[in-house]
Amino acid sequence: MPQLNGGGGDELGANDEMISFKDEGEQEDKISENVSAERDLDDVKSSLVNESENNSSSSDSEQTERRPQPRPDHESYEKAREYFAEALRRQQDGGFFKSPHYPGYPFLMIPDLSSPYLSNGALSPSARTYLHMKWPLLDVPGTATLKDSRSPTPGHLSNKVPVVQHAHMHPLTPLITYSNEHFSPGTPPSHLSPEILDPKTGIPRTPHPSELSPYYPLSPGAMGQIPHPLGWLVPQQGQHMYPITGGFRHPYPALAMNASMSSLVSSRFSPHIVHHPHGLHQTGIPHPAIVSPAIKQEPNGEHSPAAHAKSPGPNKKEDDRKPHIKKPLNAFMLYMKEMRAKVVAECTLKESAAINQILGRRWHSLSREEQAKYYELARKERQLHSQLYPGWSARDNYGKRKKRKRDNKTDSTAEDFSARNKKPCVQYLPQEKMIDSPGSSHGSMLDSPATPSAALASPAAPAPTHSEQAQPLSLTTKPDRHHHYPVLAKPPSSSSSSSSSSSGSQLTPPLLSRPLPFSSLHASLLSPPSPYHHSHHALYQSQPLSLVTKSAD
DNA sequence: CTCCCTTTGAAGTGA
DNA sequence: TCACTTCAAAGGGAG
Repeated sequence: MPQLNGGGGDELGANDEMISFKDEGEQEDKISENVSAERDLDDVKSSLVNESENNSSSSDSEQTERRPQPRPDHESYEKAREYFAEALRRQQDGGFFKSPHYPGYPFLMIPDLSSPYLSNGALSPSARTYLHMKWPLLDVPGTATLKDSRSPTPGHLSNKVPVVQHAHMHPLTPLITYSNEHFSPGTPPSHLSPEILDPKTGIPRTPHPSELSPYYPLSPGAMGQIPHPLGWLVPQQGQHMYPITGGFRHPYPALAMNASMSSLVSSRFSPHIVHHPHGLHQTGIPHPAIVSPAIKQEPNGEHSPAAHAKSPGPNKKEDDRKPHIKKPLNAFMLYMKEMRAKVVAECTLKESAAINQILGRRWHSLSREEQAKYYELARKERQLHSQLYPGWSARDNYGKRKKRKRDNKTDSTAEDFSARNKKPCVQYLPQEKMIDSPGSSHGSMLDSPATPSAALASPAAPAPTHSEQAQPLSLTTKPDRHHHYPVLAKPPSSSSSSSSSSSGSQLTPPLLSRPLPFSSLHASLLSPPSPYHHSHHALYQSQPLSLVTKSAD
């Protein structure tokens, strides 16, 4: 088990500075509309990376970053914000599993950050400030009462809030191994950035509480009563509250939380909200992955009658009783979840099919370690899922969606889709294709790391093959599964295969800004913003590819 | 109102 | 073992 009390007191203290400072700069945040969200995220990432690289030497820059002087100028604020992001990341990425799918689930603990509570049990100023910042409507008590084991800790109020390590571990906790080794401190997932893009404006902003909600929407059974993404964490009888971290923000402000925030605050301790036939794990903890077919909930909140009618007729009654446990998201789904809003914000396209194409290409353009993070997340998602639902099988969900005719899919869908898509962003898609690799084979070459930690242990860019440099993209061709690595149960101890194939970076040109001019499509849309991105731009620029037109070859 | 589209990956099915 | 299918998210579009 990871230690629960890693020395993080200084960080919390720094957080205090940061939080109060950020609080002050929150106003500025609203007027800094010129700051591209993409660049913003990149800046945060870069700063984190730089700090990571200088981790051992504890450079001056690190010192200054660790002790930002709150000055009322924008530059300082930006600096402080970066530090804040880092501090947040360190909390959330501290070696424990922070499931984006199950944020706040009892497994999640903060290892390396001191408790948001003071020694007297009261909420620390930083935690309170942060809670206020994130949840303006929330009345955050500063008393020790919250630390009562049967009362929700402040952590459950937000999945990004510093969380207390709880003495009472969930019984399932030991079942999952958490290790820092999987994640390099210097490679913070971009989704851990404290900011979020407004999908409409593209302006970075502080995520609304609803956007901090789990990937899995709240149990629909609880949805009507619990207007809180973490409502399922409400302690059960005889159970202790579990700390929350979660690191993923919800990319979409879809969940209707605004109006119900206050009711949440007032009702979060109410016993009634814990009695839900659906969404309750066997431990008694309602889980967002459990979605009742009766109220199959959409992230945007629309559900009920329509979704109900969606249920297949024959077993309708039975399905009503049996909650629908969704599949855990795979790595790419996690990536999409995180990046979709970003892409949507940068592009006028709204159609998910087109967005997904972009995301798919960006996914392939991600470096190995970038992808490895998502593979690792996905692996833990599955692990957690299996722990939560031991008897569940993907087979259970078979047939709950109408079967598709995939026969025609490979033949015409792409062209049909391109024919339909005449929206502005599509114009750039062909260009994008020129800089990207053929997705179908690339994925396999990237070797969805069976052992993502291996890839992380030895960060390296996937070696592009000749084929992917030369072959036109087939949007519908599945990757060569022979090259896929099965997800292993046990993570590798050290770098192995990934490092051997990591020489791909030698084949790739240095990361350059996009040479091709695009007027309206953000460059980041075409390439991942990651500093680790080993783009093959130069290799692809000559490829006359079209994203929306399936290659006839 | 329902399904399709589109992406990747995991997992199930059937030969 | 292999190929194929289904589902996970998302939301506009089509029927």
